[in-house]
Amino acid sequence: MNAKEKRSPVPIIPRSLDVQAADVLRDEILDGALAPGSRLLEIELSERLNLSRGTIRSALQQLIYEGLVVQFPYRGCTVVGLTAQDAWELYTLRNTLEGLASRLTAAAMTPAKAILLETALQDLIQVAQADDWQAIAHADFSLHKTIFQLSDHRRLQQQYQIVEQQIRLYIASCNALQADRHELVEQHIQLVKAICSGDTAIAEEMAKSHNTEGQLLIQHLKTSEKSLEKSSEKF
Amino acid sequence: MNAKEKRSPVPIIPRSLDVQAADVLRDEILDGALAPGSRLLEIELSERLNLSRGTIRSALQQLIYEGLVVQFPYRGCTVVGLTAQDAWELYTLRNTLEGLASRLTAAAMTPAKAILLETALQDLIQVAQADDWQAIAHADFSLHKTIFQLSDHRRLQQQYQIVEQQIRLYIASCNALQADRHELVEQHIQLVKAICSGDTAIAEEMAKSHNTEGQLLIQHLKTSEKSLEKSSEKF
DNA sequence: ATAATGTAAATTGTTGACAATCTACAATTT
DNA sequence: AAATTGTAGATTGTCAACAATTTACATTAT
Repeated sequence: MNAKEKRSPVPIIPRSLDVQAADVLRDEILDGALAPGSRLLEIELSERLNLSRGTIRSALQQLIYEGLVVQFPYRGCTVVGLTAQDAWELYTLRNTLEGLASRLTAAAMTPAKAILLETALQDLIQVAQADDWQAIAHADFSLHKTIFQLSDHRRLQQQYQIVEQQIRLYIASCNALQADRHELVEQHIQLVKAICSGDTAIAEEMAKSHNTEGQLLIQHLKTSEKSLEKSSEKF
Repeated sequence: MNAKEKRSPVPIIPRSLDVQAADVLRDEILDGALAPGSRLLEIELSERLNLSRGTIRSALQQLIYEGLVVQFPYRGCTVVGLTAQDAWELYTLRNTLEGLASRLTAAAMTPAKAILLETALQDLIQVAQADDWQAIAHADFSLHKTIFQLSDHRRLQQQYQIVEQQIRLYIASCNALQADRHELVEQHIQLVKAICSGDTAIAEEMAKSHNTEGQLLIQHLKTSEKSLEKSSEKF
């Protein structure tokens, strides 16, 4: 070992078991392997992952804070079932956060950042030529994530991460993927252009009014017809 | 017992011990009883609160997610020490979130909501006549919280709650309370007026550009002079 | 003396066992 | 028969002991 390198260049994963368990469960929830409403038995999970119940418990707590799991005292945990109201909350929140991220990124623009954005945009354009919605969604999320990363705002990134996960879960559970690919691509082109040009006001406005209108209209219809159901008594 | 009442009117506190422990520690952190940088020994806390280490551990995890405590693997937890960069993140995030909350509240205005806002505003005006900054800050936070509650957006409220706590911690640790009481009151009057009149665009803009300029200038000065220090190597 | 090495104490990470609570179903009462 | 009560099983909440890792300090080598 050379003493000159104070820390190993690759910081090695100090991920404790509970974090790893949370990662596994998170993936399973977002993959749909654990469907919304599924009961999450601590004993069952601990046997399946070969971990103690305490460790599983800690993992579940993380997912509760991420909004992917809901807990009822002495009754256990289930995968969250997102309603149309939840979808409305998620999209309004995301657009607002993305408005800030777009403004900040536009305000501190550099050529290097512009390249990253352009690359992500080209990926989306490329993928959007085919009809693979899974791939389109991936490229879409990837571009959005890039914008947030470039904003250099730790809390904003964290917050978006949580919102994005829930949106992905909602999309997966409702098959609610918007229709017009051309419109989608066009909006993203305009957004990236505004950000790269450093125009903070337009960039923010573009992000805030981003897409989602199509989705939102659908959601609102569902909301009005489902407004009578009680969700808290369900369990 | 009468069978007609399906649930007890007062839902009784189902607060488990770890949640209660988190509440106690949160209060102590925000009170300043546990100063930023303080080491949080699990054994010490478990003896002081008469709880097991596992329960304390769960409480600490909550506070980590709230951003009040930071954890280093196998090295323990400390109360977070917020930097000027953190303050910048908190204020930009808060203003953005409050912009959304103001817009939503303005968009769904009712006389009953207007009364709540006016009441909170009058409290602030009343308190601002004296020089008690503790009381002013309390009324200030109270008014902001009212706006978020009226927005009827669960995730937005949750998010604000976390941001507010960290701002309170920052203010307490830096004694960074702005100066001009008159300006403060005037801004809040205008904001409430815009919200109550249902003017969504102005309400949002008022909230986004809210105050904090004075604070931000101070913070930026600190940022530039402290930009050389490394904070992650500290521990 | 300085730097490297090795051990002991302290602290965190993990586990398995015990207590409290809920759910389902049978027994009892009106 | 319907509603209430009581008991058994399952599940979650809490605790105390064990294992892994870090830190501090003494020892040794250069």
